[in-house]
Order: sequence, then C-alpha cells, then structure tokens
Amino acid sequence: MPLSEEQRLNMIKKRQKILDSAITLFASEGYEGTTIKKIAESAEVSFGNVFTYFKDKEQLFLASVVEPLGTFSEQVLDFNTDAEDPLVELQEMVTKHIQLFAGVKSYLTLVAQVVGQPHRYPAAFEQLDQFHDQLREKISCLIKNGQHKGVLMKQDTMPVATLYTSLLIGIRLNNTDTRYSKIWDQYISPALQLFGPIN
Amino acid sequence: MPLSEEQRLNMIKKRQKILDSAITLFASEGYEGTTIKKIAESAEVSFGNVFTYFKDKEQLFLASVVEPLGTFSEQVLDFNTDAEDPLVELQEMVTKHIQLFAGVKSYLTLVAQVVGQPHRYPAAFEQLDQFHDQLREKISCLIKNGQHKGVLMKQDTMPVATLYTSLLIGIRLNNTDTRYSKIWDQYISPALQLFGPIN
Amino acid sequence: MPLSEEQRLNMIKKRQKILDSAITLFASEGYEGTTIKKIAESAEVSFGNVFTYFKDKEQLFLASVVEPLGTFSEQVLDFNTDAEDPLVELQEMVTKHIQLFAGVKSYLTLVAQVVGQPHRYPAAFEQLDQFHDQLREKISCLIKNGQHKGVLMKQDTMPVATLYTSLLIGIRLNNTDTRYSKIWDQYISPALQLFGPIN
Amino acid sequence: MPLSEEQRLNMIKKRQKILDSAITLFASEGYEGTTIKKIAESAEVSFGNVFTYFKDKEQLFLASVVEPLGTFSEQVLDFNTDAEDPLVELQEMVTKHIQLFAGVKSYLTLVAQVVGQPHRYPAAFEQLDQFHDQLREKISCLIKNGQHKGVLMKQDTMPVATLYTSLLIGIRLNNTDTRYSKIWDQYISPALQLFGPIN
DNA sequence: AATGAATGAGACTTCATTCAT
DNA sequence: TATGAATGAAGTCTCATTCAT
Repeated sequence: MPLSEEQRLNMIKKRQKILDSAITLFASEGYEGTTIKKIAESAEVSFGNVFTYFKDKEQLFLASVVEPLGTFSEQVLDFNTDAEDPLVELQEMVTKHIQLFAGVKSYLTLVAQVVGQPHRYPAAFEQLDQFHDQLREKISCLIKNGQHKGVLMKQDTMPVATLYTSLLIGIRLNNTDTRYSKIWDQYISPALQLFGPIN
Repeated sequence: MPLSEEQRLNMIKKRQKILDSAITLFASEGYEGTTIKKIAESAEVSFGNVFTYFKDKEQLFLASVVEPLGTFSEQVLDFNTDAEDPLVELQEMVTKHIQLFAGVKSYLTLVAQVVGQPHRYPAAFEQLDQFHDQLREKISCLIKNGQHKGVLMKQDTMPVATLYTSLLIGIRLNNTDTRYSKIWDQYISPALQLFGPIN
Repeated sequence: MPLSEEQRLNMIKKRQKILDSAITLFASEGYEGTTIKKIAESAEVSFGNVFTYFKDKEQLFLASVVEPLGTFSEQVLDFNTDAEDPLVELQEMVTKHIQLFAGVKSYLTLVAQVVGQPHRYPAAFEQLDQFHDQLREKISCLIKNGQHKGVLMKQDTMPVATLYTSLLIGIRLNNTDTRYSKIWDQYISPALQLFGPIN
Repeated sequence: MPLSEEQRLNMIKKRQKILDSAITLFASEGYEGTTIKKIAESAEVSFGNVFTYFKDKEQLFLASVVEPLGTFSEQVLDFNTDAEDPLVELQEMVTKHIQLFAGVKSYLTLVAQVVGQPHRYPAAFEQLDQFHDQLREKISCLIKNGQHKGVLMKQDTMPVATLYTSLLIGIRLNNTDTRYSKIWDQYISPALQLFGPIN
C-alpha cells in the first residue's frame, strides 16, 4: 500500500518547512548553536520526525547549504556575457545581484559561515566554491567583452570579478536588514565603478 | 605576598598565549566547536589554568574579539583625511588595508563570524560595530576631501565607504591563504576604482 | 468477511518467517541489538506488519524462545529409558544430541542467552528450565537403568545428567560453525565416558 | 602539581569499583541492558565520572572482559602437565576448576555472552579465544601424559580437552548460585570420567 | 491486513564549570 | 597560581510503539 498522492505532497511540504527552519536557525545561531529541538519546534514538527527526512544533523546542514543553491545560482548567473551593450548589461547585473542579495539574508549568512570556515564544512564548501568559480568566470567574460568594446578600462579581469563577489557577500554580511529596501540601491552605482566604466 | 616582576610578566605572556590560541581556534572551529581543552592544549597550558585568566568561555570569546581590536583599529585608521593629495592617500590606504587584511586571517575570520551573527554575540558585535562606524566615517571624510579637490567623482560617500569595508571583509572571507602574498596586490588597483578616481 | 484458506496459510507462513528472522537476529545481535526494522527487513515484511503478528518486541522474543521448544524438546527427549541395552541407547542418544546441537546454532545461542541471564528473561527462562529439568530427569533414568544392568559404573545420576546437558550447551557455545560436520563426531565417544561405561 | 599518592590510589580504587560494577551489570543485564547511569549508581560514582576512567561504553565493556582475564587465566592454567601421577594431577585440576568456576559467577556469565556472540564483541572474543586455545592445549598435554603412562585410555586428546572446557562453561551457565558450595563437589568425579581414567 | 510516517522517551557522550589539593 | 578530577546539564540519535490511511 504505497502512500497516497496527498500524503506524498504533505511530506514534501514538511521536508521543506524543516529545511527552511534549519536554514534560518543555522544562519542566526550557527551550526552548534542550532539544536534539532529548536528546528523541530520552529518547523512545527515533532523532534524525532526531523530524522525521518534527514539522516542526521550534518546532512541537514549540508542540505541547507546545497539545496537552495540551485535556484539561487540560476538567478545569480542570469546575465549575458556577450551582450551588445556590456555597460547596460553590467548595470542590470549589479542591480539584480544587489536586490537578490538584499532579499536573501538567512541563506547568505549561512553561506558566509561555510565560506569562512571551509575546513569545518568541507562538503558544503566544495559546492559553494564550485559555484563561486563559475560565477567569477562568467563575470570575467562579461568584463572582457566590455574591455573589448572599449567601454571598460583595461585591467586584469579575474581580480575584479573576485572583488565584486567579495563585495556582494561583504555587504550582505554588513547589513542586518532582512528585505530589499531603497537603501540598497545606493550601492549599485558605486559598485559599478569597480569595473572601471568609461563614459 | 605580592608576585615578583618575573612572575607577573610570565602571567601576562601566558594570558596572551591562551588568547592567541583561542582566536585561532574560535576562528577555525567556531564558538561551540572550540573546547576549553583544545585551547589549553594549543596554548600549552593546563586545562584548569585557562579559568585563572578568563572567567568563562564567553568572556574568553569576548576578549578574543575585543582585545586585538585596539591594535588592529589603530592600523586600519592610520590614514589622513585631510591629505593634500587625496588620491595618493587613498592609494596608500587601500594598499595598507589589503596587506593588513591579507596578513590577519584568523582574527578577521572571527570578526566575520560575529558580524554575521550579531544577536548571538551582542557584546562583541557592539564593539566591532562601533569601530566599523568610525572607520566608515573616516573613509567618508577622505572621499569628501577628494571630491572637493575634484580628484574623485561626485557620489554619496557613505555607501562607497560601506562598499569598501564590505569589500575588505569579503575578500578576506573569499581567500584561504594565511599570509600576504603578491596575489593580493592585484586587488589594490581595481579596489581603488570603487572611489571613482578622475585622472 | 472471513479470510480465505489461502490467506490464512499465507499469514501463517509470514508469521513463521518473521519468527525465524527474529531467532537468527536475537541470537547473533542480542535482544536490544536487534531492532524491529532489522527483523522486518530480514523477513521481507513491512516494518509495521511485524506488529500484526506479535504484540510487541518482548512477546516476539518470548515466542522466539518458546515456540521452537516443542519440536526441539521432542527430538531431544526421543530416547528410551528402559532400553534393553542401555549402553547402545546411550550411544545413540549422545550421537543424536551432538548432531542435533551441531545443526541448531541460532536457536541454541538464543537459549544460552536466556539461560545466562534468567532474571532478564524470566518467562522464557521458566519454560527452558522446565524442559531442562525434564531432560535431566529422563537422562537420569536411563543412567539408572544402565547402572542396574551393570553396564555403567555406580555414581549419583543427577550430577552426571547435569554435566551432560552442560556439556551439550557448552560445546554449542564453543563452536562457531553453523552446520553439522564430521568434527562433531569426535565428541561422541569422549562424551560417552561421562556416564562411566563398563566394557 | 602532579596528583598526590593518596589521590592516585583513590583513583585506582574508583576505577576498580566502576569495573566491578560494570562486570556485574553487563553479566546480568547484557551490554545494551546495562546503562552507564546504572553502572555509575552501582559504583557510587557520578555519571560523568565514568568517562574519566573509560573512554566510552565499548571500552568499558572490553575492559570488563579483558582485565580480569589475567588473574583468572593464571589460576585456571595452574596445573602441571608433566606430573608424575597424571591421575592425581587431573583430579586436582578438575577440583580446582570446579571450585573456581563455582565462585566466579558474574565474570563467567559475561564470558559466556562474548563466546556466544563472537562477531558482536570481536575484540573481547579474540582475547578469550586465545586464552581458550592455550587452556585446551595445556589440558591436552596433561591427557597425553596420562595416556603415555597408561592411566588414561587412548583417545584423541583435543576433543576431550574441548569437551572439558565446554563442560566447565556449561555448568557455570546452568547453575544460578553465586558462590561455591558442596553441590559443586558432586560434579568433580563424573567430570573426571571424561578423560577415561583406568583404575 | 499492510504500510510506513510520527512521536518522544531514553541512551550515550561531550564539555563548561567547580573545587579540592 | 596550577592542576585535573568530578559533576551533571544538554545535545544527538535510536527505536519501540502508535496510528492514520
């Protein structure tokens, strides 16, 4: 007697709720500061039920870092390296990134923890690092395009890309607000300067 | 019976050794990942002796964050807002900052933890935040000076200052190496772009 | 709606399969070392289904010890106390016992557990103890017969019977092999000595 | 400041008390049936303190099996294979063994558990098995001596030795009393028959 | 009857802190 | 001051049992 469709959906929802609670708590309380009990309470799930969905705390942490990465990276990587007008593309990319980073507080705090202590979370770090490389590579391409077209000043592109991603994670770390607000818009224009636009 | 001078010095050294070990371990293993036993072993001090110098773990953590701040902030704040040539001053500041951040891995990883989880470490965060404000303020002044002298493009100065400090903590987070190396020099020039230099 | 004959048979088979798995596992992993999940997997039955056939773990354990006892005791007690030639009867009994004990590894390991920790499994122990008494009594009778007929030396019979059953459970404990093999035959002749045969 | 002699002695006593409690409990309740809490209570020691002396439950179990083995094996192996009068030596050996096994209930129940589930306690079994081999070997020698001198009937010696050790562990398993009593003496003479004495 | 998710009690273990020496 | 044994609270995880489907 397999599970009914309704039950299956319910379980998927439940799993997601646990994961969301875990992300929030891991982000704000840290790995050891977060107890399974807290997660269960926050997700309105019984203590033991957490283990129905995640083998152990470590796996739950890993899932908290890795699972949202798919959607997130897709959004972050959504820009065109071969754009006709690289300056406009850059502007749009920066705008989107800033707004995205403004709105995703918990997850990015979690990411910052993993990035800050790679040897403590090797599996999670591995995945993040891979994405990070991909992102920097793609940004680097767009910059090269801009330099080619003479709208960006000539400079090594990878350091700039690295600085840019550092800046993104850095502002997320430095800001305590949870949602996007006008304040974040102020960052767009100076952040663009990093790429050395020629007007 | 008062302690001899030699004993007093010895104790000061011991305390510092414990603090250094604590910083390294808190940085790499996190707060609850770091045990008093590990700290004692790393500092080559007996287990119970740690409590002779620090009341409890929390205070030791606080000291790990706060005590190095004095020297560190002095170095970071060592630039002249009223410089004759703000561009040169900026260049020197950025160079110094990058080199400084390159060389202080453990402590800054620790700082990033506190900044990322402010409500978990309120006392420590308070101090760091205060320093951060002071730093941004001072950088903002230097930028204003540059804009006044027409060597920097006009833009809101605080967002730029914030971006700059974000960038600093961000590159520290993104790099795993423990010491300054030539690689870090690549960041200086693009980081300068952030301020919108006019040549 | 009563169950069809086929269903009834199926359930009986299923119950036996669970019991067999339980015996094997209880024997090799011990009571708490054995989980319902393991039993279910081993019996190729769903987890919850185990509880359809056995109220709880304790009852399943009890059944594991008690149910096979019927067949087993029948075989063990199958010898003739009033045999014409008690020496031959003894020889045949010992041979049969050794072969039987050689072939029933799991169950006897389980029995040994219960016998070794009587106060932990009082109900199970009770039953085994009763059978044990019966067995010793019957062996004692056969010995007496032999002594009467002058083919066994005179000695107290109960201690000999007890030693004999001890020896049987002891060799089972000391041997790791699961099936009867020629090795076991070596034990027959010396075991017979226990009874003090006169030739 | 190393520990004082008195403290060291105290710790040794404490460790032994824990070990003794563990042996008793493991014997009567089994491995999983025995909790650290129970052991601590029985040894009149705080819960956490158990871990000062034994890394974890498994190690405590191993120590419970292995540490008493030294004294025990010494006593069990204390007989002379080259005795002038092997019959007398055998008689003395059996007497001593029976009395020894009568008086060491808990430890031998524990031994029986390990022997019965070797794959569950591989490390402990290893040690016991080694001792067992040594014992059988030595008994075998004494039997050979007796056969040589014509006071024991000719038969394979190893099976007899194995039967004898089986018998010893078997009677220990079958008897519930904790101390040596006259009852045990009844076993001596029939047990001797096993070796096929010629009078 | 059959299934497997849900529950929470209870086990092991770690570790900050206390304290006697 | 220095040491490390003693304590027990708190955390993770397992698993028998229940129960809705």
